[in-house]
Amino acid sequence: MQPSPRHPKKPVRPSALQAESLQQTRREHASEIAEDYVEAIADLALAQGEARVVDLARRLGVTHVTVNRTLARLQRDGYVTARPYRAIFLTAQGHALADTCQRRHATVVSFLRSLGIAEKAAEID
Amino acid sequence: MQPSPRHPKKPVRPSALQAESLQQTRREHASEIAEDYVEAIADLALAQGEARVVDLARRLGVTHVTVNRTLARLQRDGYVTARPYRAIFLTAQGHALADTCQRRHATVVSFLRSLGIAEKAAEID
DNA sequence: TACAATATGTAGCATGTGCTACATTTTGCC
DNA sequence: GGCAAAATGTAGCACATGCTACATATTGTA
Repeated sequence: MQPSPRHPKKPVRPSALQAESLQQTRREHASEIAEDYVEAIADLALAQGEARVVDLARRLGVTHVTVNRTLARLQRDGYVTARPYRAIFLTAQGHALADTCQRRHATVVSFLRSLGIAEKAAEID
Repeated sequence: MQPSPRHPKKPVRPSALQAESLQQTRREHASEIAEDYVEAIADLALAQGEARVVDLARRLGVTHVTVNRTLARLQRDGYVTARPYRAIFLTAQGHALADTCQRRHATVVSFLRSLGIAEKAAEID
């Protein structure tokens, strides 16, 4: 026997529930960055009529290369339309995702603000 | 000129603040999985004296292969000690991280519960 | 002891995200 | 028109996370 004896008869089953929620968390994280992009594109389109790669890079804090590749994925998945050297636009699907994000965002922000948390912190959260 | 004229004179600078918080969010995500592992190891050690690969895999909802490789990283980064075919233990650094996580966990959970949110939902959050 | 079940390890692949360096296109201005 | 700067694109690397398939070690029990 090694330093700590094992207890094979005690099934470690209660972890199953936790595993599920962790898996879900991971799934959500996977689409989180995509949501950031879509939301940023929507904001930029509203603010200046169109979204460009540099704007997104600045706003998201990554290089234009990363923006480029992620945009390729978003385009592949049907969230945006993009042509080389041209602005980026959301598809209907992209707009839908952006709306969902903004609504959730607004909900969280107003919830936190209602608790008296400083607006700046709320925005960040 | 293309469909939407550009506004090069309007600097899109206000995005800088947002970029920072997004970058921070990404940094936190990077260590989040490591924290999940450390926390799970601490829990398992408490519950059954030691943490094994299968336990972690079940609990985290991944295969034992993924556990294995992540453990290698945690070991590389000084959070755990592990020998082939033996149990996994936290280093002092690992314990410190686990404590931090659990404290934060507890804080969030009690905060949410104080707002009347169902305990189950709180636990998941 | 020997064997079967379980646990652990390794090889190799896919995807997502980030980067630097360099090439190409577009744009603003003379 | 032409040129320099800015924007965009591409190539190639690193790393983290996940997987399946297969190899090896350990353990409980006959």
